[in-house]
Amino acid sequence: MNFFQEKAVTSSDKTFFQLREEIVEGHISAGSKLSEVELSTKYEVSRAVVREAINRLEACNIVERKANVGARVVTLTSEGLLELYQIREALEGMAARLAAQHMPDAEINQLSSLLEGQQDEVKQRNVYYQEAGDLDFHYRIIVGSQNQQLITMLSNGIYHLARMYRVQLGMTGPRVTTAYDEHIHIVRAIANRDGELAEILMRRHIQYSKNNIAVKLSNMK
Amino acid sequence: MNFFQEKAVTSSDKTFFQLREEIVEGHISAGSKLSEVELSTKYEVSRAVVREAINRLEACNIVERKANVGARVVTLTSEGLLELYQIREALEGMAARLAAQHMPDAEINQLSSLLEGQQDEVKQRNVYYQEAGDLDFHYRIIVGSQNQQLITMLSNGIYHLARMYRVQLGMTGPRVTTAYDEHIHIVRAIANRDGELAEILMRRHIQYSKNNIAVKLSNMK
DNA sequence: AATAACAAGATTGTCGACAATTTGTCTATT
DNA sequence: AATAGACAAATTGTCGACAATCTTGTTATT
Repeated sequence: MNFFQEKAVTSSDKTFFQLREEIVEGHISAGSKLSEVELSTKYEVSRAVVREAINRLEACNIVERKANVGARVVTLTSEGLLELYQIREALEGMAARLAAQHMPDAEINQLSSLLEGQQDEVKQRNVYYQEAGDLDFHYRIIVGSQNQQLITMLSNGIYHLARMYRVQLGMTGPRVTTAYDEHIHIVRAIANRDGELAEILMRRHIQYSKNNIAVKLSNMK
Repeated sequence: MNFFQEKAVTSSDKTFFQLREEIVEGHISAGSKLSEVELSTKYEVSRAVVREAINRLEACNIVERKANVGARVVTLTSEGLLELYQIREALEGMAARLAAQHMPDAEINQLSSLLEGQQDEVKQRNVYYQEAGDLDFHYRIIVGSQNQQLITMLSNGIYHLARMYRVQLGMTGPRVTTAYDEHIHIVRAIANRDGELAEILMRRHIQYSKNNIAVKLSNMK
């Protein structure tokens, strides 16, 4: 589940993780107000640690804060989704390019065998895009870029917001085997050390995902 | 100077801005430790506001913090510079593409005339890449993308770190008229609503900048 | 009736003090 | 002499209280 292992050393960390999960999973609804005192009693910590947690969520673009007024969970809009996926396209495209340049052969082989292992499930039971598998794939490529700032940006910030959209729009939908094939092609480009192609394919792949979600979103209105 | 007008409403804001400026401009040296008590006496505020300011700086990748140990200003390395410019290339390239799609004609015209106004200085006195002009150019395109998350990311986070590198490596160097010509071509692509080309040109432009700085950096060692 | 000024309540911002953790030094043991 | 352990100093983490600001509802004035 937690690919990028985050260990909560301080109390603020724990509160931050809990709060983030509740928001992303939809237990705290989008657009709702975050009262510092309310949360501090709920989690049994002081207001100071709640404030710090909220500040960190703000840095992730998961909550918005106004001075002297308070913090609200962001609202999910089709514009926001579009914006987010434009950023993902740019950054993960670059990650794929860099992975083609820097990813060690060993890691590429692991990634290949990971996909091969998924092949059976996909072809027989049509259960790809099972969050976990998709996530694992993307995360390994991001790490493969060996760009620490890029890794941090994507895993700390963008990833959770993207998941929030998927979870709250009920993305268990179709997009089954096609995504799998796209993954295959991307890995092949990386294995061939073709950064140019890897970037192009990754960007296409993310565009398709976006379109898939955007359809769902427009259906809900 | 401040394109994206940031007004400090709260005391934390002010401390954050001051601290960020001192770090970026090199008055607080890279790699140095940030003591909360020391800073709180220096700026005459409580530790709480200093903590909040430091947290924000951490979100900008300008300081690094370890739990129960403290915060340090990041150290400037050639790897860090490389990573930063890879990110800029991806994000600003996307910004240029989006600007070609969404930027209003009026803004494009303003941008064109801005460059025309700079032409004299450039051709006659060789003083382009005068920080301000370059900055204004990039910022207008970022805003032209009309992607709010992208705008926030670049202006709040990445921009200041990039400036920190430039300032502390003494980037007043050459790269005079070439950058100007690159700007011209990018605007032309945007005016033609050619997002594909605008992105390519912007990415090249940023690659050149990176190379220019990387040379300086390797000379200093 | 509409608007403006005001007051009460609630929420966020700031502060100083205490608790927990780390770091460095000194001592004791092998 | 080197290592381990314990102690002391300093720094960060957490807390509750107070101050400043915003919001809401009421009253007064036109």
